[in-house]
Amino acid sequence: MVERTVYSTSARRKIAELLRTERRYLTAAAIYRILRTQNSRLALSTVYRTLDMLAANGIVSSRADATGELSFVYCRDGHHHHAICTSCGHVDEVPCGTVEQFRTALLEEQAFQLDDHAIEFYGRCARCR
Amino acid sequence: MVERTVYSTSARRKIAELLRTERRYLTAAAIYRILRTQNSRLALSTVYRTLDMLAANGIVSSRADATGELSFVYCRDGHHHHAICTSCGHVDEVPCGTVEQFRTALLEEQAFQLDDHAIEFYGRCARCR
DNA sequence: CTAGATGCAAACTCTTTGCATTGCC
DNA sequence: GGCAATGCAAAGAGTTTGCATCTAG
Repeated sequence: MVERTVYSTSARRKIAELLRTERRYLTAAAIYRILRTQNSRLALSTVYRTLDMLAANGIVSSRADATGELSFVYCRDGHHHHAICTSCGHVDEVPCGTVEQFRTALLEEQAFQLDDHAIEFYGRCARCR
Repeated sequence: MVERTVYSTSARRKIAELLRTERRYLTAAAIYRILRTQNSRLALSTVYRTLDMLAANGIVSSRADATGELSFVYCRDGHHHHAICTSCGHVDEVPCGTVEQFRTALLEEQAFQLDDHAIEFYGRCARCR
């Protein structure tokens, strides 16, 4: 089971718990700053190593912001997208149904009012098909 | 006019021309590596400063990859999304019509076969509305 | 000639790594 | 006790900045 290895130490449990509670994107530095108040000997490298491990186990997902700094958010397994609140940063998971249903589903199922979106498509262009 | 100030020097023209020709995401280091063969005194800082300036003028758009490294792509003005070829890296601009039409439009209008996509929604969550 | 752009080198920020020590089962 | 995780410090990678010099208009 994932639980055995992943949450084996106190530092790992604290970091995972923080992300599970916050439900918004946090940088390694932010996590370090918050948890350091409880454990003044926590090392930033432990935060990074734990985040890498959590990401490898599909427990958090990471993204780079416009400046390239990485952030991490708690995240269930499986393919889905993120609805990020521009006001509080809260991240809702959006199940990936058909593209057509996105906007409606967001509003009706999650009461999330879509203002803007960033989309990247991956596939084969005309020349490469 | 933008042209006067933006393309005033040889370095700026070379960098803009490269991006306009390539139509795929290039890092500052990649641009530097390519253009250095023509001008061995080009500085990496000039590449960065030019890219910042082109981005500020809406001539290129930038994104950070999974590791946080920044890349830049030539990009017309106006709201649109990117279709990135997983084979050659070519970037098609996708006009932002209704969400519902994306997949069909991609295939029919640009012969781009959609395999995967990354979407981020921005707006107000239920608590913040 | 003058303002702005460039080259170069140093500084910064974020992230990763090496290694001795500590903590968990 | 033994293996894995941690703390600390140092090294890397990518990006930015300061400043003297050069360039375009």
